[in-house]
This record gives sequence, structure tokens and C-alpha cells, in this order.
Amino acid sequence: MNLTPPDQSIHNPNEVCVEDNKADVMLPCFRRDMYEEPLSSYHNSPLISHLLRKTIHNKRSILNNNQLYMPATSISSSSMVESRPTITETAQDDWSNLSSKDSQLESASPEYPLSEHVQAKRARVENIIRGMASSPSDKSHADRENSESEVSRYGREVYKENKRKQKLPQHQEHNHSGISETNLDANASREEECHKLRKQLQSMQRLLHQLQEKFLHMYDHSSSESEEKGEQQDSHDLDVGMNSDNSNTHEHKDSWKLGDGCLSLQRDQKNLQEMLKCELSRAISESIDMVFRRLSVILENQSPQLHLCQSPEHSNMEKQEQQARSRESSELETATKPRPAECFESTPSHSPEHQTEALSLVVRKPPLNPLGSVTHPVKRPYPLHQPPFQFSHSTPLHDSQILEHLLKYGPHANFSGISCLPPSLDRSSTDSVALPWESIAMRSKVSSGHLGQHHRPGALSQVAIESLCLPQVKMECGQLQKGLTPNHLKKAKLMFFYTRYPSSNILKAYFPDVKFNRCITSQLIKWFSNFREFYYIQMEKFARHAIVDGVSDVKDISVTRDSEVFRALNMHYNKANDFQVPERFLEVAEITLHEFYNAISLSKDSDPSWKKAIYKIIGKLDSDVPDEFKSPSYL
DNA sequence: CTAGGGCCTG
DNA sequence: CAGGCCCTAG
Repeated sequence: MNLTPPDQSIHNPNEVCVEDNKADVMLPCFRRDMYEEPLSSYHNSPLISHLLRKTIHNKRSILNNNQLYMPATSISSSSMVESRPTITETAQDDWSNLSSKDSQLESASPEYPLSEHVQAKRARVENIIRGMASSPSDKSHADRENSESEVSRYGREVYKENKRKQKLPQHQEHNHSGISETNLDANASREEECHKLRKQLQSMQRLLHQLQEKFLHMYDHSSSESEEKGEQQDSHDLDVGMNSDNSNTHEHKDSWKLGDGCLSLQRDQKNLQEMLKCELSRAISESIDMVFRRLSVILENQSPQLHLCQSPEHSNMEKQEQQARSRESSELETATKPRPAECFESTPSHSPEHQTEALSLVVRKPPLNPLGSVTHPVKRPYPLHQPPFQFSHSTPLHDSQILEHLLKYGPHANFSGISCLPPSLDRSSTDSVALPWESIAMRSKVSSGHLGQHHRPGALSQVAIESLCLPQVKMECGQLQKGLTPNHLKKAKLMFFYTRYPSSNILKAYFPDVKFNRCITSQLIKWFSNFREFYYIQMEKFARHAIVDGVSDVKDISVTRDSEVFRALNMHYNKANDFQVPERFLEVAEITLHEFYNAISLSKDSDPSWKKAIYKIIGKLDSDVPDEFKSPSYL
């Protein structure tokens, strides 16, 4: 059988599809083979799996109950019963009812009687799945009444749909990648990997949804046929369509003759139906689990790099924190507890070579509904807008929240809205596995910044967010997590009180926890350039105010902590007002103000470059930045 | 040519 | 704050 994957883009070229692997119900591209790396670092119980298992559990409970009333002969000998389900009432509910309060999530196969009967059905399920994964060309749809044709057509639909969907994101990515090629090499590998993962998630999510509908349709269709044409003939058709294993078919026919009548057949068919769904759920859930695990592996593998630029003692500390984080991650049910939120305060810039920082984009926004309007699905437990200097204490973030958000809104969703999620996740209300990711408008501007803060415990790494959130965006400036964080920005602002024109060497000395590269350096320099811009604008503004206000002597102009100028500056560079601004800064500010006042008074501002002289003067007034700022954990 | 700085804009 | 553009010093 041709097992051409429905989505080639997510198909690992190195992977060989083994069609005879009975246990492999997954589509080729979802097979475990792709994720053979050690998964020791990620012990979470993935949410999707969690939800699906709940469904499976429910199904199995039903199944087991049914078997209690099923004649032994029906179980042991009718391995391939093909009766039509006269009872289809559970179809819809079975798939949608994920809200079970049942806490037994791990009712795995051990307790399930894997009789030949069941195994045979499992084999048929596998065939169905294969049919769906089949290449569009390997099937004929001449016979529209034939179930095989039906399945095959469905496979094509999925194939085409996946094809279509994968083109959109790719196109977007190309647009982005065209901006800069210099960073592609460094990031291509990981980005590609993340992109692949995202596509897998999309495909699986979609597949799950389609499978639901397809099976519902299939059984409804079959059911009505039974009423019209008789059960026996229809069973045969179904058998042909669902199972190419002739030996099994014959066996079924024998058992059919020996069956216990319509009643048992109906039960059996129902069991089959349950089995199908169970198997599909399991397969898909496992696939999704794999993706998450693989992602975690990637993240974990990158974490060590973060340590490179840290001092030994910090590396140690981080190690402990990582362990703690790992423990926390393993408790998806654990209520959210406060923790640093920088992890999703920042995001990669949209284009390469770009710096990574953008506090202005860090403002949290609630998720948008499909109509693009702001929605508040639940009571917002945390304030949406936090000053950059405060969020680190006020916005709890749990890994489970991130995953939950991912499940709810998809990889394109803005994580800035994650704070809208309830601290404790109600699984019973999270049956939105099939919720289309596409239903959430993708915001082009995801909060930018850097999740980084390696030494911060408990946060899903920056890379994680970036991978899930904007896989198609280049991660600029340093792949080694090197991004500058909001705390770095805060620190830089405070440093501005001492130095307005820091050299790149000074910056490197005072940001030892930053892995410097060209991007980072220019970003930091850009920051100070922006700081200066704001500073000079304020100076000019207040100098002109003084003139307008009739100040006749420059000596009448002074800058104190009570001055309006100072308040404006302090508000900008020391918003939290938790830093004692050095006296020297007041002096420099006063000097600057005087210079502007004099220049303007002398009408020097008619010269386009009249400020340059002032810049030159101010540039000589830099002070040494206290050594305390050299500490990576200064803030 | 590159690093930096300034200016303008979003 | 980020980007782009221009300019200049080394």
C-alpha cells in the first residue's frame, strides 16, 4: 500500500513507513520513529493526551460494560463481525463528551480484554487509517457505494486539505525570510524543526476533527443502508471497505453464521465503533504527545547553552531551578503559582537581524475571538497591563497554561493572552481539542521581547514560547537564548543615569549574562540612542519652556528631584522609582538644560546641527557605572 | 567597510 | 522601542 503521507512537509524524509506494523495506527508522519530521542526531561502528561485518554477511558468503560452482556461466543469467535450499528446514538456523544468528571485517566490496555475479536477489529482500524493516509492516486473511487472508496476519498480530502493549509504558512514564512538571509544559516535548522512541529500539531488536530466527522458520517450512512438493503449485504460491503485482510473476512463470515443474532451483532458493531474511536484517539494522542515531548527535548537541549554565558555559581543555581521547574511541569493539575512572567513577556522580532527587544510590544492582550474582538472567556485573574518592572512579580505563568493556551488557541495565538486562563485548568471544560486553531485570528505582532532570564525558575524557556508561538519567525540575535530581557532594559535605563554614551566594551562589561553578538550589541547601543533621544527632547522642551516662561538668567535654571524635568526623566528611566538616581545625573541634566537654554537663547537652533555641540559637551560628562551593575543578577 | 550616532517614523 | 536611512570617523 502506498503510504504517501498526507502532508509531505511534515514527513521526515529519513523515515521509512512500515505498513505492516500492526501497532502503528498513526499516520506515517506521526509515527513514534520520528521521536526516538531521550525524553527524560519532559515528564508532563500532555494535555491533549490527557483529554483524549479521558475519552478513551469512557469508551472502554462502555465497551467493558457491553461485554458483560455479550455472549461468550460473540466475543471469542466472531472476530470480524460486521453488523451495522443500529444504535448510533453514542457516536456523537462519544467524541464530544470530553467533560467526564472521571478522574481515572489511565485506564490503559492492561485492563482491556484483548481477545482475538478485539485484535481483529484493531487490525481493521489500522487498515482504515492506512486508507486515510493513502496517496490520492492509489485508490479508485469508481464505486461510490464502496466503503473503501469512501475511505480512500476521505484520505484524498485530508491530503488535499493538508496540502492547502501548509501552503499558507509557508508562504508567510518566505515573506519573512526574505528580509535577511544572514541569520538563516544559524537558525534554519531549529526553525525548520519548530515549523515542522507546528505543522504536525495542526495536521493532527485537524485530522482528529475530520476523523470524528467522517466516522459519524460513515456510520450514519451505513446505518441507513442497513435499513434499506438488509444487514448482511451491507456488512460485506463494509468489510471490504474497511479491511483488506481476506482471511479475517472469511473468519468473520463464519462467525456471522454462528452468531447470536442481531442483538449481539449490534452490540458487537457498537463495540467495533468504540474500538475505532478508541484506537484513533489513542493514536492521535500519542502522536501529539510525541510532538510535545520532542519539543521539550529541543528546549532542554538548548537550555544548557544558556549557561555558557553565566558565571559558575549561576549555572549551578539555574540547574537547581531547572530541576524545580521540571518537577513543577510534571504537575499539570497543580494550581498555578506565581512566578516570573518574563518568559512570555518577550518574543522574537518579526524579522531577522532584528533585535529582540520590544517592550512596547510586551503589553498583554486578551485573546481575540474569531471575529477579532477582545474576549474574556474567564474571569481574568491577573491584571492585563503591568508596568514592565512589575510583571515579574505579578503574572504567574505555568507550563500547563502555556500548553493549555496552545491547545485552545493554537501555535499562532498570542501568548500574551495567556494570563486570561484560569490558574487551575478545568479539564472537563477543555474539550476543545478539535477547536480549529485557525479560528483564532493570528496577530502579526506578537509581544516581542525576550523570554529569557535564564536564571529565572519555573518558566517555559523563551525558546519554547518562540517555537510554539512564532515558529516561522527568525530568532534573531543569538540563537543561544541570548536575547535581552526586560530586566536588561531596565538595567540599561538605570545605567543611563551614569552614562549616556556607553561604549560597546562597557556594555559588555555590564551585561555579563548576555551572549554578545553584533545584534545584541547594536540593540543595546540602540537602546541608549533612544534613551538619549528622549533625554535631549526633554531637555530642549524644558529649555524652551524656561525661555517662554521668561527665565532671563540661565543660573535660574536648576534641576532637582522635584523639578518637572527630573520627574519626566525619572518616569522614563526609573518608572518604578525604586532606584536612587545619582546626584551627578541631576548636575548633568542641569548642565544640559543650560546648554539648550543658551543655544536657543542665542538662536543657534537655526542651525540644523546646532545640537551637535551640545551632544559633544554632554558626551564628556559620563560617569563610571557602579560595579554593582556588573552583576548578572543585578535586578 | 564598519561601527556608531542622529533623525525620523511607525 | 524598533527600523530605516543617512552621515561620519577610523
